[in-house]
Amino acid sequence: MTTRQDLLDTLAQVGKALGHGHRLALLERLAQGEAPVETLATTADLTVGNASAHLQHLRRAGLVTASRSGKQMIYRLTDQRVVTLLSLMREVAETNLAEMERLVSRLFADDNADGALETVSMDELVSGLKRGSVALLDVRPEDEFRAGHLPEAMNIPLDQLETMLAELPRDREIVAYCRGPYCVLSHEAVRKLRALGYQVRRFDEGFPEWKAAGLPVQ
Amino acid sequence: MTTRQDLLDTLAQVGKALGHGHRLALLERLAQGEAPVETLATTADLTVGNASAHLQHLRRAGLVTASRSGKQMIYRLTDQRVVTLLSLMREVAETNLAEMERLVSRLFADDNADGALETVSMDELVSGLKRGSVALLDVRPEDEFRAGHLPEAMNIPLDQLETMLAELPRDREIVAYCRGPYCVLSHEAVRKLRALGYQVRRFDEGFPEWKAAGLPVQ
DNA sequence: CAAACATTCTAACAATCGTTAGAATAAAAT
DNA sequence: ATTTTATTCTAACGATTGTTAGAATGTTTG
Repeated sequence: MTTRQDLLDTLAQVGKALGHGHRLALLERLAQGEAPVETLATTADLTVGNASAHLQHLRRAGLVTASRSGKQMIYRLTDQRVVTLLSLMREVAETNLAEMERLVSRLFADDNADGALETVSMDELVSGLKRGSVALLDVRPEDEFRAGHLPEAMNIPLDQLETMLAELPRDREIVAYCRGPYCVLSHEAVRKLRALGYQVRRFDEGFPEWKAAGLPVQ
Repeated sequence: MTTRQDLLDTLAQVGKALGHGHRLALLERLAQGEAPVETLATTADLTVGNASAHLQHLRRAGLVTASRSGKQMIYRLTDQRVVTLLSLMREVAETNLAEMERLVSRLFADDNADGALETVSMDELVSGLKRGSVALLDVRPEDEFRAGHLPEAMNIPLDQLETMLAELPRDREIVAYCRGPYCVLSHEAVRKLRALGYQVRRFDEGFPEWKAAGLPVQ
């Protein structure tokens, strides 16, 4: 007779899995594409052992799966819907938690100075690309770019930006994007490029949201 | 410099709030409509003190709000999106957790015997209502019905079903619904009515999902 | 088959969370 | 004013979770 509560308890495992900052960091990286444990540990700034433990947790909750490739274990999201789940959590948190707003504005504090915070929405980006009026700049690390990116985007990881300026167009607007709304890479890129006189704005979401929306990826 | 992780930690509060069966039970009840603490405690089968503690937790995570009415505190969801969040968690859990399937089929074990498990989807229900070919039966308790229900539904709480059979049509198919996919009330109702020869099926979701889909409610 | 490498497992400990019973608060009814 | 009713707060305790360091496992490479 207690089956209903068992069901809710099992469902709660999914919530529990989403209930720790380190696991959200791991999921954010996995939303860019599959990766081995060590990569995940480094991007989430965890020891390998700890990352592994959190990944087991995510696995038990059905959010990720793993398969062996040589001596590495490659983890990936089980489901595109996990990305949607994260976006939805973000939306709910942003509209209902004051703390959230405070932190977001602090994270992007630098931008407020020079208007770099002006962003491009997904709809706007889609139509800009259709018209051919924008050049897409992916500033994520190369391995994430290789695992999937927006169509016709060029990849210049943030730390190589200065040395690869020649690649960038001067005659079209540039739109920079990265891992998602809380990723600072594209912010940094926009700030630097603006200072150099480029016409550039930031996509207000990231690669995972683009893909989860069913838009084409390469 | 640790602001990004602070942000993820704050976001994780939402996950954490969704990470306990008792809180999911409270949210499921709140998805039917606002309610005072005692009602919430009884439907979730908790002591009032415990329910109150969980509600504080949900409040801090921005999922519910409360306002005083006389000596009662009335709780409600902050956001329709919380219902969507729950549905999405359910979908992800159902497709990726074997345990989930096992529990769902056990919860509805009785149905497998007599084919009562045949359900009506939301689309099917919408078109059935448009054609006027189905009668809607809401088997939730009266207070939940009063707080909102599907258009033109009649309310017969499950425990009064036998005494109110006269209300039910014999010439049209009946569709019974209740709180959601894991609510057993409509299952029970279908089983009883089938035994009495009524033509009746179960809506495979519930009132909250109908409302969250933006369909009209009364 | 031994060594190197990537990951998981184990045990331990601290930190957090859930529950309970009872005290405290706040509004309404007498 | 006092009592009643509804809820929250407090303190305590046990249960669960997160982290670490190091041992164990499994795979590839020499």
